[in-house]
Amino acid sequence: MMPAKQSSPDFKKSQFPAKNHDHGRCIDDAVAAAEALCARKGLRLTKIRRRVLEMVWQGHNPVGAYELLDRLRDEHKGAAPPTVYRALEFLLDCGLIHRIESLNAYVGCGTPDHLHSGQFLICRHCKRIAELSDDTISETIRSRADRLGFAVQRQTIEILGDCADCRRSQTA
Amino acid sequence: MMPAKQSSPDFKKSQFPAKNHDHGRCIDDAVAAAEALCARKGLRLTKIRRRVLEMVWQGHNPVGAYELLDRLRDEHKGAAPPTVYRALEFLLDCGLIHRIESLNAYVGCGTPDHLHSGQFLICRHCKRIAELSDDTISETIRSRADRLGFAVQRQTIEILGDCADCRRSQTA
DNA sequence: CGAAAAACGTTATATCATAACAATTGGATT
DNA sequence: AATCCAATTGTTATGATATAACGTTTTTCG
Repeated sequence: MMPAKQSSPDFKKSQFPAKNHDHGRCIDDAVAAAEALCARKGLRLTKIRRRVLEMVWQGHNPVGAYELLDRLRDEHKGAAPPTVYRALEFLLDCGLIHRIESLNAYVGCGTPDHLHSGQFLICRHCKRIAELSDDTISETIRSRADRLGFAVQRQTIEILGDCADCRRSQTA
Repeated sequence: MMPAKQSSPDFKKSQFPAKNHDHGRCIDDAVAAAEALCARKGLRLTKIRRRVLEMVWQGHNPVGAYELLDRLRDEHKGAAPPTVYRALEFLLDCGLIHRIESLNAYVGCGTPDHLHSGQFLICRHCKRIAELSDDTISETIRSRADRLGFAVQRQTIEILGDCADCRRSQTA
């Protein structure tokens, strides 16, 4: 067996990315998934939108709109706040990215195939984000709300803390 | 028995306030709890801080910092953004209010006796907020995070949807 | 093609929040 | 009471995030 760089699907589903995973592949996969999704739904992944998506995927950290704008300006003269906010809105509506409310920032969605409000673990130290998809959590919330007659429309779940890697480095 | 205006403790714990509850009492209770807490901890609930707390408790809706500022200015000439943000920071640190990240707004805490990150149901229509305190939810999240070696520091849980009252009015 | 819709450009402004430093106040200690 | 220190508040400026409004260009599709 190859020891190989990690790009197994499960890290996207439930864990922080391994330190040395093949990140170029993350970006490529995300763009490919976006293209497929847009093709399927008849949506237009324009040059700007694709570029913003790629920039969001530059890392597994959440990125602010104005940081994206700065990067976009390097290659796209006329970029202004609406340029990036429109792209973000499109990507959010498609489910290709998520907005992290507690950080006013955006992060790529690894599983854009079905619309969902994400559940996020956010490391205070390295700032990386892991997206969970735990039905137990969302169902518990839904049933608890149900009992109060409350119809859930969207769940915002953002958990701040210390990831395993950072905890190890700290004690060391 | 008196039919009496509702101010039983359980509505604060887990439900939206009844339409005709004695809201003056909510404010009074919140201020009394704040005074007790500050006295116990040797913190100073100054005039400004108390006033901001009262203003947050004017309703069960989240309130923005600049709306508080506007109201504060009516009676406090020199009020400026730092005035209100400092008061909010103090109240947040004490656990007397919560910040709703998805709305950039603030809401009173009905159970400030122990520090906690709240769980909120937010009605899209009437904008009222109910605070849950469901240990099942927070423990499920904590154990799921644990399994990934992630140490939870703070949970942000904000559920958007339609409350029972508004659902009834809509169908009618 | 030509009309309508979608996307984008451009300028201005709204909204939320903090930095930095000076002035004042509250409360403990002498 | 006078003094001192720390906490609070005043004041001005600015940073950070986001949207409104309207005109122009591009794309789509009959």
